[in-house]
Amino acid sequence: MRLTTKGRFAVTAMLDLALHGSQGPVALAGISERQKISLSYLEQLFGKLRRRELVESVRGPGGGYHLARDASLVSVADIVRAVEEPIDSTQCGGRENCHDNSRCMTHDLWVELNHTVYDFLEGVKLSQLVERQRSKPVNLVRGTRVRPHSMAV
Amino acid sequence: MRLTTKGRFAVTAMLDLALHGSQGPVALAGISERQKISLSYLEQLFGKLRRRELVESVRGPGGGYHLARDASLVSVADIVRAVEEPIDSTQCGGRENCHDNSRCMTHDLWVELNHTVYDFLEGVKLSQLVERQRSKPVNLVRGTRVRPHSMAV
DNA sequence: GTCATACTTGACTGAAACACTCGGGTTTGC
DNA sequence: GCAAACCCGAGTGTTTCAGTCAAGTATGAC
Repeated sequence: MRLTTKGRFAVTAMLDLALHGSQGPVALAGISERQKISLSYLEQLFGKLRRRELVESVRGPGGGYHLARDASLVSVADIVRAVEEPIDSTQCGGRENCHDNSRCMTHDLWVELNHTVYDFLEGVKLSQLVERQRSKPVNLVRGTRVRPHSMAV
Repeated sequence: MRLTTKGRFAVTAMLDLALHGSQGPVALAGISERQKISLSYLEQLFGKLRRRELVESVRGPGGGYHLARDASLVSVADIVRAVEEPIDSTQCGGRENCHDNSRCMTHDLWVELNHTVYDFLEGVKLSQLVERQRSKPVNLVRGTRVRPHSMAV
């Protein structure tokens, strides 16, 4: 399973949605501002999330998105899978490497790794992230390791 | 930890090395032929493996590579780390998303995922792969699920 | 009914990474 | 001194990423 900023943004956005969804639909503009994610990019992501039925949309003024089901029923794996391209992580079969015995050997290894990652992400529910987030005392500064170049832009 | 074909090729090549290393150094040309990996590409990979001291080289005719230590002391994580670029998988700090509380929240999640993957790969030793490989009855055909398009090329 | 809000869609793009290749080296056994 | 092998760095086509842009459509408020 591939993991890029797309997946990370999606999880962050979904978490924002879960945190602010108590009073009706949440507009993307708000998420964009709070999480500093480009609005256009969010639109792209939420298009996929909607098609995967993780969120539902309300159009028109006052509209926005809300979770399609309870946060306890949405795993991080669900979110990542919704927005990332489904990649055959083994790639056995797509190339002319992987032969005879050797083929199956490393193949099995990558399949197992895939399961490991998948199980981990499947086990983390959106509701848990919400809990963790809410229980945090405002903003204990642990982001001290931010590098110079990242501050510049 | 990123995982591309580079990492997969490296593991396959190291396994080939472990399997054929009993009678002196193994030439890349042999690995290239057996595993169908381009020789030039192998040279690139083995340059990194050598710099990370996972293999040692013997130059001149009859030369090649051999493992720098026992296969039981080399994990898949070692190999992957040697050839893949070390990526900050959280990417918190490299972007202007991830703020205040939200920042730490997803940040922790990705750090945990990283550990999960790392622990798994660290737990698999090259010697185990060799064992698995040797215990296989020649080539029990389990590659039946190869898709049409992959046969073409 | 018009207007602003907000979702919806698809095409487009610059930059980076990937997966190699190429052309030259150097070392060393024979 | 030849050829087998390692060594190394630059170059390159393709794909993906990350994000933008421009055009929609639906709908609540007035």
